[in-house]
Amino acid sequence: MLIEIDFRDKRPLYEQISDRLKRLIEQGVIGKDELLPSVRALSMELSINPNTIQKAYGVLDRDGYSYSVAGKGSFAADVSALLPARREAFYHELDEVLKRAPALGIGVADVTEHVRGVMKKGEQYDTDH
Amino acid sequence: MLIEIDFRDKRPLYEQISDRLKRLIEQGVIGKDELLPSVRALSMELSINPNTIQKAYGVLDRDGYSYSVAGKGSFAADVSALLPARREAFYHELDEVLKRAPALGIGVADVTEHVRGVMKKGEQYDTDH
DNA sequence: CAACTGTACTATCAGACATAGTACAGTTAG
DNA sequence: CTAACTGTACTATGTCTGATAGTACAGTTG
Repeated sequence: MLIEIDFRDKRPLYEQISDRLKRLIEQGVIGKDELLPSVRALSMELSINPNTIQKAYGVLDRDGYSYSVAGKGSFAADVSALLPARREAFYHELDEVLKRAPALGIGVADVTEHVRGVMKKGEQYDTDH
Repeated sequence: MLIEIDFRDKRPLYEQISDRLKRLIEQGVIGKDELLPSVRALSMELSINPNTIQKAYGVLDRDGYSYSVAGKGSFAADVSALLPARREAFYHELDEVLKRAPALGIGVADVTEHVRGVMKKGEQYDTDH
């Protein structure tokens, strides 16, 4: 349900799974200290080898998105500490995309207009940063 | 000179080479119908196997960035026909990045301001699209 | 105790990437 | 015509990553 595998995606399964879980934790769908599905349960649900799930969970732990306790399970970590780094990564990715604009004849006005068109929701109180 | 390999990059060599050449052709550094370096010459210059260069050139041909003639060489194609598709791909990639903004507390104003800060050059005559 | 949890191995298979070597057909300058 | 270039097409090999399979062990919990 929460996790779905796209077999058309060329990325490795463990990366798809870890990325999907990262976003669920970032967005608060999985709250702080909430129990994640067990390695074996998720491997059953997705029909994927447990080792592959374990690898994905290892990435989550390593990147600070979860903490695991043998015998208990894996839990969502407090991601507020990761916010500055994630914002920096966001602007870096944004810059990489914007680099291509000039060669396409796309200007500042085009981009800003497009941005306003896409990001129009949930902006009642979030405009002050 | 025009092409450089970054061995820290995890992407395959042939992809680095084809991407680099695509941008050179996109930006007009290599003009329409201009002769690209030969497979063997480029393999010597970069100290890379000719088969790897051939694979990169195959990608260029397949994606419409070049056309090759046995005995003569590979030439830059007319990329103007690719412009609409490239613009569409640009906005698609942009949207993918922007999706993450709300979860980071980054609003429209933040993004547009950042965009203006980054894309300030060459905007004297390109603002009308 | 039984059934769960994460974790750590080894082994195997498949595919992608890169290299090496050879070969062939078309083009061009001499 | 010949020699030297061009792209192209193979086969073979080695390496690495991703994924699977199976087993095992330690900690937690009802």
